[in-house]
Amino acid sequence: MTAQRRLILETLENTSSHPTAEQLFEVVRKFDTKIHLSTVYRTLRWLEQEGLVSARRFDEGQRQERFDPALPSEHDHFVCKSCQRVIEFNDSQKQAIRDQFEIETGAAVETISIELYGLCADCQRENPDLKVY
Amino acid sequence: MTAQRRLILETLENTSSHPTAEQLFEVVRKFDTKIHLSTVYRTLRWLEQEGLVSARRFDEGQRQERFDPALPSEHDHFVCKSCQRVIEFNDSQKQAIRDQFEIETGAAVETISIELYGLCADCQRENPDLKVY
DNA sequence: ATATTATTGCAAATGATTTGCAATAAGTGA
DNA sequence: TCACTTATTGCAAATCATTTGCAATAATAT
Repeated sequence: MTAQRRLILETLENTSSHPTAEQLFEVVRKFDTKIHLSTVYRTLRWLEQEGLVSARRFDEGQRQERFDPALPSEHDHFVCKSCQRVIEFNDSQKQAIRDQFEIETGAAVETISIELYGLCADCQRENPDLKVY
Repeated sequence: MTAQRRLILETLENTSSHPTAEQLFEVVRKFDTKIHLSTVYRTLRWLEQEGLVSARRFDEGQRQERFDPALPSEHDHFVCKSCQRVIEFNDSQKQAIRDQFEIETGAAVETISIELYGLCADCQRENPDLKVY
């Protein structure tokens, strides 16, 4: 465990925004000016393998992956189309959705992901006539 | 509307697998040996803008986008982790999920996407001890 | 402390997708 | 139908996100 890895993990843990590798890099380089983007990527992949970080791509027109300290259990995401903020939540009907699909199709479902897209309360307030679609 | 565009759209409509641009290209080039991958991409983006095609990226470790003729209404996807097949379905609780989230957070939800990952019935049958996770 | 191993910084490679541009094909009006 | 204007194509090169090879450096074990 090196200084760089510690810095990256700690920074990610103190960030609630599901940053991209590049956004995370911009933050950590303030504390370690020599650090390289590839170290950020490498560390994120390593943390991902260790199960400490999860990576996902949302349907928001950005193509970069976004990283987040892995929560112990599966959870769902809301992505604000204006500020790109991510709100995590936990929908209670996931088990029912899975069961129903398995019964109807015979598939074995292993993971289930629910993503909502829209405008968060703050963005609606700041800009009342903003419409994203 | 050119021959290439017609060919690409028709091929996509006759494909149920949510192909990547490259997979689609491999099919259409059998009918038009001169066609170029960039034409496929350009046509897909144009069809997307026209609302005839939708593009999405699933969390399956592939980074290519997958394209599909846009259905009239929002629907959900199951992705088989073994054969990559996509099964579309329509979950009836989406409205409830949306309502509950909006009430809890004040956000305005515009779209909702449910993705399931696992093994389809065929892949389970063909390879009974396959485990993806 | 020294040897062994792992990790870094950097540059260059890769893979997916996009773009500029000259050549070609479509659509348009006389 | 023919010349003309505009849109689309094929190709090559550019771009963007991410990964990789490698020599230099730092961590760990002996």
